[in-house]
Amino acid sequence: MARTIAERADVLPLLAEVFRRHGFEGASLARLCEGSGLGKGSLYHFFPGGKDDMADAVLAHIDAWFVSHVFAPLRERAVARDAIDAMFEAVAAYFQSGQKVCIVGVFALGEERDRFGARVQAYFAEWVAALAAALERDGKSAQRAALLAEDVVAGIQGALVLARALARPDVFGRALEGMAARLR
Amino acid sequence: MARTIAERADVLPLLAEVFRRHGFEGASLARLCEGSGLGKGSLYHFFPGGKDDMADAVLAHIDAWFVSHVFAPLRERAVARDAIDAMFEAVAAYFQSGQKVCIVGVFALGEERDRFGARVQAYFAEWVAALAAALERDGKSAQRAALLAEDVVAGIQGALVLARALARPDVFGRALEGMAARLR
DNA sequence: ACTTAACTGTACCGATTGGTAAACAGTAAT
DNA sequence: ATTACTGTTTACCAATCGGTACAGTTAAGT
Repeated sequence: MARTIAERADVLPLLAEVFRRHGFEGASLARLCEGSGLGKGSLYHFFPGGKDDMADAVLAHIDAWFVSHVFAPLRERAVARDAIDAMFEAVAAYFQSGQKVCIVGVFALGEERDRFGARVQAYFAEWVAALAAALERDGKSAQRAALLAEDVVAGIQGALVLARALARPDVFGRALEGMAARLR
Repeated sequence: MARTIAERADVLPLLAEVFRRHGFEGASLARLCEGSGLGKGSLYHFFPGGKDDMADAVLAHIDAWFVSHVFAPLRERAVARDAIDAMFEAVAAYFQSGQKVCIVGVFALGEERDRFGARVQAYFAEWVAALAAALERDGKSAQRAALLAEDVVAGIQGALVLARALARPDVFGRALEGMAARLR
């Protein structure tokens, strides 16, 4: 029998794509197998906990990406202004200018929030907190920074929903520009 | 056997609740039966097209509510300012101050967009257009009104996502206030 | 009282669901 | 050459999926 030398980390982006497109309930094992190119056996070899395990690993993987590419820079970069601009760029790239939807957002809306609620909550709470910290370093008052941060994180999620609903990805880019302007 | 004198219209809100909580894929017939209190037979009597038929009817029902309570007032009410304020109030009431999520938004994110894409798109396009019209009547330029309308409709959806993700419904109310202020 | 049509419960269908078990193949260290 | 470990395939499981068929029940019209 063939050996494809697959690693857990290699499979995660493929699984993520299936969860993003179909949500948790809609992501059947059949689709997950098809999307990852792996059989059920292999999938359960990597993720003994089944679907829940896969979804959890995908969420953790996404969270890790955002931590290193968005949250940490927001907190640590010397010039807060640059970190914020970089955030918008990273977000635009990650969501492919509004063509791809946020898995964490999808999970937040569904009832799977019960199973993954902690992960979902941590992701968004961390994002808001990191952005608020950057805004404070940029001169805003603590209160105003917190409000603006909530406003922008929500705005990004909403822009993804609207862009996808209208099938007009450009809506997303325009919304990002508006929000960036609001922070100046 | 009992006759519960159920009417199609009576069942729609109950079905809507199931779709809202579980999404389209997660809303199994068993759950729809349980949520509506009807057996499969009755459900298929009212909705011969099955799940698709139910979801379509639910979306149409929601759209009709928004047309009469939100979109039409935005377009027709004499004082545009009042219509906009009324919109925020109606939205806050409809989504129970952020405790309930937008079914149309949920459908927009899932792959069921293929089946219900037209309905979803019409709903959001109508909302944006109606709000933009009100903003124009309120003195904004056509271009600025269109931008602001997109911004607010997206903002509402995003606020629902964030409020639910953080399990902090108050985030929704605060976001609504912020948007209302931005329109003044 | 009798018919008619609207409604409802139950049993059933094939297909698919998430998940398990075991046989098997390749690699690497002993 | 043996062993042990990591992947992979395949077959299989009970439960549930969406959907159908139909006999039974009931309210309304006459």
